[in-house]
Amino acid sequence: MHELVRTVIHEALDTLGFPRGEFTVEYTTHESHGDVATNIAMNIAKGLEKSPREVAQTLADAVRERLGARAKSVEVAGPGFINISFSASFYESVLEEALRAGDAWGSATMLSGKRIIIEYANPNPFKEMHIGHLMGAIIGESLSRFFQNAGAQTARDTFGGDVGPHVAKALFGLHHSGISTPTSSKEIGEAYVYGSRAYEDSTDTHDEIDKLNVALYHVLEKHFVNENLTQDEQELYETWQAGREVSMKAFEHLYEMLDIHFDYVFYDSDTVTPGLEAVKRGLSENIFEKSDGAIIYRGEKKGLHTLVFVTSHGTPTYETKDLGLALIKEKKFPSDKSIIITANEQVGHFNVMLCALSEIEGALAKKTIHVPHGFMRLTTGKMSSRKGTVVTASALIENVIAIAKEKNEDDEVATKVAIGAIVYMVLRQSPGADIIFDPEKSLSLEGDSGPYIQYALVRALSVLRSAGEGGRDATSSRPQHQSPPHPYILMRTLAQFPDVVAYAQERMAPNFLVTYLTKLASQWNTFYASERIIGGEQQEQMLRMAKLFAQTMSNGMKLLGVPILEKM
RNA sequence: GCCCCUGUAGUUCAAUGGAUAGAACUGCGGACUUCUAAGCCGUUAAUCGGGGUUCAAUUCCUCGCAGGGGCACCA
Repeated sequence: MHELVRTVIHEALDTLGFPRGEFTVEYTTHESHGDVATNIAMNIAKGLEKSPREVAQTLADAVRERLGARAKSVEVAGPGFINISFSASFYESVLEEALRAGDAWGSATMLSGKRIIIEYANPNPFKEMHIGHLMGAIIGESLSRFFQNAGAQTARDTFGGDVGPHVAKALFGLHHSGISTPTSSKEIGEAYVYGSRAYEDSTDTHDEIDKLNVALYHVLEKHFVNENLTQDEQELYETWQAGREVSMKAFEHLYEMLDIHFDYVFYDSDTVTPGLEAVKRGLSENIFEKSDGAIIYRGEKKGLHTLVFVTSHGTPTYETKDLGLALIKEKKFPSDKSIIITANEQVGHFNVMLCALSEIEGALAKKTIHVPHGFMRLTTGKMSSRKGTVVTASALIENVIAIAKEKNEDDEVATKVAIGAIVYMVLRQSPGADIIFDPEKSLSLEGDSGPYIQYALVRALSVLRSAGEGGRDATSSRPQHQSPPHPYILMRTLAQFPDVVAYAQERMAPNFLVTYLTKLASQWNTFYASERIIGGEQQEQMLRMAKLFAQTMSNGMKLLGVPILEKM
């Protein structure tokens, strides 16, 4: 519809000899302002040396003529808005198309032919996945779905730090507890906490962990080139491998619950070699320089931070690994766009990394975008793995499942409700903003929430089910509204769906779809409460609305990753 | 100290430079007892402060104030 209005306005401007200025077409918030409104007249009036209302009037006439029967009214209002209302027959035709499209209703082609690789979640093996990763996972998955829906060929990848100080700490802890083959993420988590404390408590253990860190890099490098390992090295390697496996298994379980399926899983250990090579090359080209035995990138010359890429121990830092990762990803999945989603605390690092990359591989840096999201902040203070105040992803999910069970004992229902509630909580606000999360109050399962939209859909599906079962029972004596306004309001909102999806995708902001679906659900609930569907006077039309609503809602929920339920 | 982000009802969040700033929670009041009450209807309540740009600013610029994050060998 959006596109239709734009086209018609452009045509009208051309025939009237008006310039094609910038303008918006927006869905109105007040019914008195029509269905859509545009500000074109106000934008071009100055250049034409006419009053905005005068321009609007001329334009409105031309637009009305072009829209013909599709328009109910085209009016000039306020300072010079042109308000357009569509006719019921036009909505009918849009919705006819929607029903025909089915699951494809809302899909688009604006990204067809494009290849997009998108990195998200990024929990680190040897640590637990916490609610911050969960937030990234949810946002990343939804954005991937939006890109796919717009026709792009997408690849999902996640990147985990399986080497580095945090791993050394965990390995140190495991060694201390005499565990050579860890079997649960709990064991590893405890080992990590132990190692972290040891790292800070004494210089001896500090040095020992540092040595372990270097040793692990060394072992992995040897393994990478198929060199024989010593007995000790072999043991270290095996413990490391078992630990990584256990962590990844736990992550996969969570991804499964969220219906996330990665095409690629990259590890730090994969990126070390290509990363170090790139930095070495860059060093000879004076992109990097040596300082205090470390290799650094002088970000300050570009107004950024100066950061270490290779430590004086010769081990690569996160920056180098990310550099290597960028090169690997491009090799595995040559793309038109590479998107990396992380929490916003990493903005500084990515600015530096991308700046360095632009000097090494300009084209690659240009198409790489870092999309930061906000923090999951606790009302009880900052999460700290040392203090044991980290809220893990699985703990959160279990918690919400328990609350959902108070209403419905069924495991599957409770799980889907919980996932829906969490996904909704994350996606309902603009992606850059922090989420203030109160672990005590947990999160809402009513009102503006995941279950609210799930429930609305459940009711619609239930109605459709009963209707399908030949449920044309007794005709109701219930009085009908004289001219029911609800179907029309619902119809109007339903027709906006593709535009909302496109808008959210362009801005990489699923919250626009969340807001829309919530409004849609609310209108459906109002409709449901006030209209008799089965057995009503206009059963056919009402059932059609139910079907359309169900189709639109489920298409939308799929884009967000909110699970669809048949019953609840 | 330097850099980045954020300040909207009591609370948690929306809003494409546009018209009357939109929800939810909480509070209070209500309806139906018929397709699922995790629902429906009603009601009170907000743009941090000062300047500026604009026909029009919650939105852009600037100066404050407040909060969060980042600033060399962590990821």
